[in-house]
Amino acid sequence: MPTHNADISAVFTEIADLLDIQGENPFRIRAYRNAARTVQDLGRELRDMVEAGEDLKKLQGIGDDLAEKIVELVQTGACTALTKLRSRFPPGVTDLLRIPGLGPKRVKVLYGDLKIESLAQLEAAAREGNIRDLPGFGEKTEQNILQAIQVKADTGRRFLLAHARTYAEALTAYLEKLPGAGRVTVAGSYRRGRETVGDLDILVTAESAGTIMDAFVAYDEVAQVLAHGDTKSAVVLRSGIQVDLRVVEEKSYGAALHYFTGSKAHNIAVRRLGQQLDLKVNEYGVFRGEEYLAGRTEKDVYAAVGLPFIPPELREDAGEIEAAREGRLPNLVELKHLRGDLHMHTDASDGKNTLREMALAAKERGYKYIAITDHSPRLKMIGGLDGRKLARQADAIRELNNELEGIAILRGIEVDILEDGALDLPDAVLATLDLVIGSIHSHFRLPGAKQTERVLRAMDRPHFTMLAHPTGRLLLDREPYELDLPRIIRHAAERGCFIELNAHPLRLDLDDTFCRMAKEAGVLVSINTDAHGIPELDHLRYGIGQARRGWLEKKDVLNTRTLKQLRPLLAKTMGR
DNA sequence: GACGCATACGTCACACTATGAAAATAGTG
Repeated sequence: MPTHNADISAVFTEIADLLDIQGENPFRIRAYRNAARTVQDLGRELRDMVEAGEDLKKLQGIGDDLAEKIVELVQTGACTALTKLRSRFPPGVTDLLRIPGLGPKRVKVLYGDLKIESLAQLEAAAREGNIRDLPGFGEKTEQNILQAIQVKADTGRRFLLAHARTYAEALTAYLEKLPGAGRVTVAGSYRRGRETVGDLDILVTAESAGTIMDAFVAYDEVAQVLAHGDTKSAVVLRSGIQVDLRVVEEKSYGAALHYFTGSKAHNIAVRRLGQQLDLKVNEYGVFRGEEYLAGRTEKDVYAAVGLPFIPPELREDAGEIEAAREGRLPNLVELKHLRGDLHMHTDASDGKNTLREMALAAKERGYKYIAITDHSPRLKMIGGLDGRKLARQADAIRELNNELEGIAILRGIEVDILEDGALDLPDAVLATLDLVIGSIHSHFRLPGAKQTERVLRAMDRPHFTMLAHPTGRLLLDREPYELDLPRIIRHAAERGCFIELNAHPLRLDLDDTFCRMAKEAGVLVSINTDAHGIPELDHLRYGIGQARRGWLEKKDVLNTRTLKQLRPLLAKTMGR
């Protein structure tokens, strides 16, 4: 079993949790949590770095000790330090930390005084009323624990951004209608455009918070009220999503929006900048001593600490503060920059709409061009297109192009990359097209080296325009397949082909890290919907959000090009 | 435990609030 970064990150997190319960030095605990984050966001497999003999200590937050632990994990799959630490605790103890309201201190008491080692034992003890008399607990806490165990299956999970949007829009519409409510804004990871969100953070401006708060907790989708205070409240909706609400005055709107949008790491970095200037940055404004300096808009808040406005999608403390300070923030790509969509299906394979319907719908959305890219024969169940059917489709496209004004239809294919890296149609057939999209739809579980070779070989075929949904992941559902994506990106740069950012909200494949990597390697990214029906054409907005998180600018995105600019770029990948 | 530098040792990621216990703990971006 190869050790992935996610495994290493999980080990560091578990060590941190156990040290926390043990009451260790908080800075030592933080060092493990920092390292867990670094590893998680790395973008390349640590085991490859170890294999290549690279120096792990150059990574942020990894020193002698943690480098050694990583090497051990890669080579043996185990970590003796964790094993040793685990032996001092019963196995289920870290599960207790996942219960809202239970932190390290209380878990330590539960474990120390009542020998509670699992959620099952916790529930039993709570039912018998044994918890209320422990120091730091009470009757109310005991009830909350019971309730939390009941709803645990539903809460704490993450939601697709598109899924969360339906809840967010309904709730904001409700809040906007309340008397006294001013602006209503969804902040948090939702505003930053994360692929998935854990909760909704909503900000409302109002002179008086009380009525807003009362109406919020009375919203008819509320299943549970977690907190109901003067400036902040929190509920869980029936869908299981948690919603936090804060009410502030207009003069604090910008500061609160900044605070509530996060990320946490970004906020800390900004507040630190403030400290250096002898300023205090909080959700009410920017202050020097007691004196209010700024806070009405986010722009004002940034200006007070000497920065230009930073778009929400960049706020991850991933270099944006430095870039802002040095005046080299990217000018992020926007939806209006996109001129077309280069990946979609029709009813010739598994799409729901006809060629004509897709073309008209695209024209309606203002696109100047689309590519029709149905599946290749390998996908038999859905009737993939062979050479004969492709030729027939080409005729239909030619006719439609003659008929329709203002939109150009390009002839393409989404061709399967076979297990050995061959493409699922002969070169002679592919040569007749305007573009060739290659993708993997089988043999997901090949070992990483083989999977990578498979893709590299496909890219080297004479007709290959772009790699679609490069990692095959389905958010919250299917892990990416094993693939050395940095290597594939480098290869794409050499080969002169492109990489897709699949805009489907369930895929959003590439992720932000790899978008940045592609940009740095000079590989153009194509933001495509992969639509199988007209409504899915609107998914481009999610693709744009992801591209922005990946620091992409207009120039980094293939389908911001005009048709005239695009044609030669495509032709080159087709060996013309 | 990492980091930076006086290579030994002090510093390290902010600022705020709700809850429910009786001062602290947990949780938020």
